[in-house]
Amino acid sequence: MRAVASVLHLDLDAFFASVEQRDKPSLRGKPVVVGGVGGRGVVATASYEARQYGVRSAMSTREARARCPHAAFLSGRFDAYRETSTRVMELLRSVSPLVEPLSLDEAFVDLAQATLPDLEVPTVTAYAEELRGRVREVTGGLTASVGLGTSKFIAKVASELDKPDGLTVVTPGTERELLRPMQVTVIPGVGPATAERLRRAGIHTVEELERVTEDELVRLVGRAHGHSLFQLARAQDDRPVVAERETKSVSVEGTYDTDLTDRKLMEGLLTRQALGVGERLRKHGLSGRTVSIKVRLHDFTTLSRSTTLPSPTDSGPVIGRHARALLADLDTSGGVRLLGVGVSGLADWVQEDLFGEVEEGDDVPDLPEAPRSRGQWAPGMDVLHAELGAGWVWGSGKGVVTVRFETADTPPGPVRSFRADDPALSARSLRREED
DNA sequence: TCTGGGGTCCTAGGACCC
DNA sequence: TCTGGGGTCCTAGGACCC
Repeated sequence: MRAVASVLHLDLDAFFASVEQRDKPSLRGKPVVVGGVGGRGVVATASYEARQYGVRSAMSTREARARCPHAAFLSGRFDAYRETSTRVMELLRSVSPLVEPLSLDEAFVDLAQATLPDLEVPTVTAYAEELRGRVREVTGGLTASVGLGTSKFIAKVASELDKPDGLTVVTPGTERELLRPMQVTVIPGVGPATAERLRRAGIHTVEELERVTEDELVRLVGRAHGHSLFQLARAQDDRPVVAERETKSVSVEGTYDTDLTDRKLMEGLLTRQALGVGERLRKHGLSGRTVSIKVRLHDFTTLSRSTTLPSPTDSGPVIGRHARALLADLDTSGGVRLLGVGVSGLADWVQEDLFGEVEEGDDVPDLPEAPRSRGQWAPGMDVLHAELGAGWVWGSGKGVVTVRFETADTPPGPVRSFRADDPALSARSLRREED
């Protein structure tokens, strides 16, 4: 926690719905609901007009329709949202290099990295007010709520206090008295499950939470969570504003209007999702070793299965093959409402395509070193990677390629070496070997 | 006919290594 | 005859966030 209120949190008001109202004048002043419009959709954003009827984010679209039948229900135009968001983030980055986007419509800005004469309350207040005006300009009239405080936690709480189109600065030193009367759910990380546990322990407000020892909190909600709860209850928050965050996983999932029972259809859907995951991995120059599937059954129980490959992949067909194999082990006879595929354990080097690189007579291309993972690599081999159909190529020194087939279905085969110009070393012949 | 999609982080147990 | 301890990796599930 800082001595000055130099952390800014900005939140675009009812963002998706506001973009729709901006672009379609006929929607202005009217209830607008953006979200899933199918039978199992939920509300992503409701305009303030729709909120008057009790429509809320995460509510099922069915219920939203019941509460506000005359609202405009829209499935959303994410390209437009992304474009508007980019303009806002660029504006923020022109203010301070330290901008941490939390989503399309929210970001932290570290004003300690901005060029301000000082960080006293009157100065940052005037600056934030000016910034809100500039947001309105670059977005074509969208409003933002802004909070300023001595930490991320306080800035975020502050931005909630005067919504929409408001600005709140929490004066340094007044944080704890601000928090004390609030419900524990104001603390990030306290959702329904944690709130219920605390409630059963007689803890409803931050003030009550403050009186609980750290050991007791750890007993109630676990080590990491208990520790952070203890700190945040006292407004102790030293989390820095972080501009760049590495992607940890990439996934695609879908909920279907009617439960799926046909395995062939499920496999086809998983395959299509896997191709989407591969495409996005390649677009971002990523590849990953762990392929996961997610299956939500008719009764909403959610299963996940994963497998870790010896080497990273960004190939849709490979991801799809592993995804289908993972599905094969699950009983889906009762029907499936959601299927998903993801890849995690991401490496930030770009997967080379050995098929595309190695032609007859070509030298083995220099490939980047794979991330080492102890115990994964055959001893004595130079480490590399390159995915090959259903198996893997392990490369060694220049001019020689070492191949070992190892798939989800078969135990590791023998290690075999080929000269780089060996005609056997073509995509097709290697595929035959695999068979 | 309740309950999205894309993420992050944590926990807990077992395998395995030293 | 009794039975380490720490560290890392992997898997499955759950809570949470926007």
